[in-house]
Parts: sequence; C-alpha cells; structure tokens
Amino acid sequence: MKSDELQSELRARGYRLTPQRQLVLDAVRRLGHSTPEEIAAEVREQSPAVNVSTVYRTLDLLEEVGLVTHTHLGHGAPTYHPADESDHVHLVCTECGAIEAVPASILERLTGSLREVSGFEVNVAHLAMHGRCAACAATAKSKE
Amino acid sequence: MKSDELQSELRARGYRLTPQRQLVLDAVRRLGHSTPEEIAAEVREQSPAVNVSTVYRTLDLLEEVGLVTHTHLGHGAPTYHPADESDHVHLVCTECGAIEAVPASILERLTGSLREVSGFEVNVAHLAMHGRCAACAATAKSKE
DNA sequence: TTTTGTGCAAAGAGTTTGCAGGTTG
DNA sequence: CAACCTGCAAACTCTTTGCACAAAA
Repeated sequence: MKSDELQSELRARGYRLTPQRQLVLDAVRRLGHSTPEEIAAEVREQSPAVNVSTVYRTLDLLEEVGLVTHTHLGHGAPTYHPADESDHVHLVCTECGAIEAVPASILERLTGSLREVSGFEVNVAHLAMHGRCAACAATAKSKE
Repeated sequence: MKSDELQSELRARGYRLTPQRQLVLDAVRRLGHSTPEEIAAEVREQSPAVNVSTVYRTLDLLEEVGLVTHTHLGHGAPTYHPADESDHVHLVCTECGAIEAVPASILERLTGSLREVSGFEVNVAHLAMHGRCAACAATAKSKE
C-alpha cells in the first residue's frame, strides 16, 4: 500500500511514477482532509520546489486513478482525502461552520432508492450536506 | 407575491427596496436556475447599468431574507433559484454533466434520521448529489 | 438629510495553461 | 531518446471590496 500501489495504478493507465506524485499522495494520506494549498505546503516541507500547479495536476490524476476523492465543505477550496477513507459523509453547518462526520451507512436507503428510481449511482465520498447543526438550530428556534 | 412581498421582507430587517433588488428577484424567478452572471445578463436586458457586484450583493441579501437559495451543481459558479421551488434535489452526473431533479420527498427518511442522530437540520434546497447517471453507469459497467 | 445602496475599478482567491527544460521508462 | 512531467509565469474565472456618488425613507 505504498509506492507499489501507486506505481501499479499509474502504470496501468500509461502514467509515470514521479517523486512529486508520491509526495502528493503521501501528503493527502497524512493530512486526512486538506485543500490543494495545504497539500502543497505539506509537500514543500520535504521538497520545496514543488509547484502548486503540479499539485493540482496530480490531484486530478490521483482522483482519476481512484486513489483520492474530493468534496466541497465550504465556499472556498475543495477538500481532498484518501479514497479509502470515504466511509463517512460530512455535515457542514452554514451558520457556525462546524463540520461533523456521520457514517456513510446512513445513506444506504437513499442511495438504494435513487438507484431504483433513476439508476443514478451517488458518489458518497463527494457528498457534503449543508444545513444547521444542533446548536445553531436550537439558537435559531429560541429566537423565533 | 410581487413587490409587496419583497418590500415587507426587506423592511422587516431594515433593508431598503430598490429597483435593482426587484429586478434581481424577478430575474431569479424568471430563470428558475441560474448563475450570478446569467442573472446579471437578464437584469441588464431591462436596466443595462446594473453592475455584477450589485447582483452578488443582492443575491446574498435575498438569500439571507429567505427568498432565494443556491446550490453548487458544477465546478464553477453556483446556481440560484427561488426559495419556494426547493422541493427537488439535483443529481449531477460527474461524467457527462447531465442534471436531473428528483422530488425532495425521497430524502425524508434521511433528513429524519440525521435530525434524530445528531440534531442536524439538512438544507435540502442546497443539496446536490454527484455521481453517475444511469447511462454513464451502464457504459462504465460494460467497459469492465 | 441621514443612512443605505450602487457603480466602478481594482484587488483577491482559486485554478488552469503554454511553454521550455528536465525526467521517466 | 521519445514521450511525458514539472516549474514558472501569465492568464482566467468567479467573487469581494473601497470609495465617491446617488437614492430611499
């Protein structure tokens, strides 16, 4: 599950293994959830010359190859994370910005019915649900 | 449901009713689903001097006031629509870009369990689910 | 007539692209 | 050594902001 996996995934599709690609994948795994800028910063700790554009290109590539995924938690930059860590869904509070994670299993029924109704296959890893967290919902209610 | 509604919603919070605000709201209602640029273009049909920044400021305001909502269907600009048209959820195909709408009622069970589990109140109008549409899923399967 | 809103222009985030030179297989 | 990848700088898209003037209440 180190270089070897990356190498084979890349080679299988005619891509090359470069130090930059390895560094980006390692950074995504180390950081868990992170934006392209954060990943670039992390990579530069070890290899200062690596450019942001390489990070962007590499993230696209790693996503295509299936090793990472991204989601949009806020208004700004997207968040990347390892593809195998996608067993949870993010709840983003529009009011206070809090982010909580709930097991992806909570979506099973929904994804099932979407598949039945329209054949659509939801990409759960990409899903972020926006709304009001318990605390902000309570505050809002007490103001009414 | 015309000027009057807008006026009272605005006045109630200390905001003023201006022709620009009326035009933006009308445009959102006329267009159904549209980006800030599209809305600006529509508004300029009737009042060419209106600036994009006014459109942005007005959309924020209308959203705060509860007359419009937005969601992110693609990678680019967000999509705004009238708040009362929010009884559907968007399914966005990552592969071919197709967008389909399914009734929000399909989410009832999910939103219910989220409320129970963590007290989180999902904003259904803001929700877009990404994945593979039936056609693209079929194509992908046949290639394996 | 005070406060709020608008237009304009410039700046700011986030991302993409063209190209020359470097690296991988 | 041929195809591919990277760094750099510039360009691009979308959005925000500062400010002087205009309009609403």
